Amino acid sequence: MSDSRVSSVIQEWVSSYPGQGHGQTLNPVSSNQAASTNQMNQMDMISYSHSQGLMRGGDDRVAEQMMGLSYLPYTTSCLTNTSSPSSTNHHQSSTQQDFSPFLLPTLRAPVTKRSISKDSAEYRLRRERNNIAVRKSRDKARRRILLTQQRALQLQEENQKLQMRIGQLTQELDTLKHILSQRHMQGAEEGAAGESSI
Amino acid sequence: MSDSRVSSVIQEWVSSYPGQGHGQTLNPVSSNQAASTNQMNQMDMISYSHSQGLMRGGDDRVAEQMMGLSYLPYTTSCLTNTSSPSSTNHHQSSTQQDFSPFLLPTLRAPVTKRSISKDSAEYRLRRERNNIAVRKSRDKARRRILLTQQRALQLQEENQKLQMRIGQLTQELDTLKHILSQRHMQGAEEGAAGESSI
DNA sequence: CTTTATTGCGCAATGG
DNA sequence: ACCATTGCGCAATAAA
Repeated sequence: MSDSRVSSVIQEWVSSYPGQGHGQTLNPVSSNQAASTNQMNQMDMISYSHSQGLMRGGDDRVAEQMMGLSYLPYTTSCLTNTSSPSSTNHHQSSTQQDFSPFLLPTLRAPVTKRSISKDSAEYRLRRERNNIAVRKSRDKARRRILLTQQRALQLQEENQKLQMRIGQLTQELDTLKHILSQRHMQGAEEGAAGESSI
Repeated sequence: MSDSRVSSVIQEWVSSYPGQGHGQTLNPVSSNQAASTNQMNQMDMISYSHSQGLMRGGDDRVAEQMMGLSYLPYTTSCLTNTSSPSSTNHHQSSTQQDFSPFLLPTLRAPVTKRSISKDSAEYRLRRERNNIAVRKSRDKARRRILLTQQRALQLQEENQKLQMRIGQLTQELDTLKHILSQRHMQGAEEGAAGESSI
């Protein structure tokens, strides 16, 4: 019973890793932007020192993103927050410069990417779809992780069984070898005896 | 080389699961909370059906960061958004009565949990600390997942090797058994011959 | 009680 | 255009 289940689990596990998927992209370097919709107006903008030595972007508040590298400008987002006045543009401090004019068009920042109001039905529709996709993706990830753990445990058990089997076989082999050596010596003695007696 | 690495990896992997930590809590069933309160008026409240057939908890729960989702009730915790008109004091609505005098201190409900303004330095401090904790926790989770995957792969390899070893031992055993049976028959013949010749 | 650790969620950027 | 992934911050809650 356990064997059959093991197989199925491994089966699932294997299917969970089609092509290893992505490359993880350690540093997306996204932009950020003031997400502030509706209310939520002003707010802090507090310094956010990021206590630890982590020099993360830590822009707190809404926009987040920017992943580990907050120091990247970009200011993407072309969302026109019709109602929200508090569009705080996170840090973007003095060190920030506008290199867009020096970048090739293909590398240029979003520029006029077509503003989308957060109030628009389209925006909400997109957001909702993405939220659904996110839930789906995370469920998938959770299942995959679970399968991997189960797989590891099952492989561990299987390993123990195999080790035991190897132990048995080795012992049996030693026994037979011993017997054979005995027979060999015995046969030699008998052979010698036989020859001498002839 | 691989063996030593396997050991170390498994070592790490094991340490990644101290006490299994949490219980995973598949269905937190958070306070969901009274959708009844507050406005929550118009707006979508889109089905969220979770297209897939996944009957997730879908608590939608807390109004997210109030962000663009105003359609969510709850209106977050008891944070006093000084300027934000939507600072609805989540549950604790009219039906709320003060049972505190009747409850044991240890069992008391949230009650006046002490309002904290989002503008307050304390709020930002707490948020920042939590954000750091979250990053830390997620890094940890990522590492654990990675270790589990590596462990699974290594166990798989080890399994193959063990299977091969078993195959070798089995074959060797068969060979010896065969030889022994030959010797046995030979010995029987010799024995019979010897006895008859005496 | 406070503080940290986990977890689910939505957002936004990005990969495919 | 679409969905899939992923890092992030928020808030609730579990665990110290």
